[in-house]
Amino acid sequence: MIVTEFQAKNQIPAIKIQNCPYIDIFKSFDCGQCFRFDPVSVFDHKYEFGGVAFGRYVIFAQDSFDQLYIYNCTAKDFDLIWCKFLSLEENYEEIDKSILSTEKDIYLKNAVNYGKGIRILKQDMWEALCSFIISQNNNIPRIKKIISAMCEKYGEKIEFLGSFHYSFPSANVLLDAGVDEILALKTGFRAKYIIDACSKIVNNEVSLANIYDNESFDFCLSELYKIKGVGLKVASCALLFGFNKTEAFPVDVWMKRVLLNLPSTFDYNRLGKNAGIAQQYLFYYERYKTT
DNA sequence: CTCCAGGAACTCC
DNA sequence: GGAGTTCATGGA
Repeated sequence: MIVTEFQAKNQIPAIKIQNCPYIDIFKSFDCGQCFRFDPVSVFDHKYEFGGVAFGRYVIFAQDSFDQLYIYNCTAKDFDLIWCKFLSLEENYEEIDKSILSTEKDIYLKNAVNYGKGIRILKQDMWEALCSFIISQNNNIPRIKKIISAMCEKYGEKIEFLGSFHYSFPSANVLLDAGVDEILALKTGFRAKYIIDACSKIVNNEVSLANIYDNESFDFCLSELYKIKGVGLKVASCALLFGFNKTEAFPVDVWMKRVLLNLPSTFDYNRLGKNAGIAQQYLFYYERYKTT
């Protein structure tokens, strides 16, 4: 992995990463794990995805599989934030091999091959939790719309090349806004769940940091279950995408269809820490293979 | 009109 | 402890 700094147009700091290991930006941001990045065409690449994470606006871009560009980013930012965010320190080539040697099933093999290059993004824990509370009984375009409106109204404004982007609002800010204002974002019955989550986090009845640091998956689940509107599926998504608990295996309506295509002997627990990564391949394959 | 969406709480038995 | 119902909203 060779990181080179350069200046893009309008003095935007950028880096180019050569010999970049096994990442597909398009799939990683298209697979439904993250609701805050969208395709853009600011620079001259085949694929560009721009969005806000950890209070910063960035654009990830690729022309081919083995190199990666990051705009509005220095080499130091990469080391401190984006390398981890993109899970580039993990060896996904080995993970894929391990998945396929553990569960020898043709459907899973096809899914892994189809999703090759997806990386589980290490998102902010509060953003992941709040986003997946909003996700329940909802579809991805509308989830993105609600989160976008929430950020625009309550997040902090971030300027980039003359346009404005917004950070994900803190639990504190959303709690102060109150349930009626959260409801006004068209969150429906989820408004009271969001407020409950904010309240328990602000009052330290639920400590996200403790969940992040705890190795026991059952402990993490039971902590998140304290929040109204958080069940097994929402908790699993939050833990997988926001707390680096890659043994989580979220099952939604799409994954129920996937499980019908897998042999009855399939047991995700055998995949251990790779279960969540396999799940994302299966979800992506099921959801997008027809479209 | 009905059905569905990265579900969970609630209400019955 | 499982099965069925309800909860908001908008697109197909």
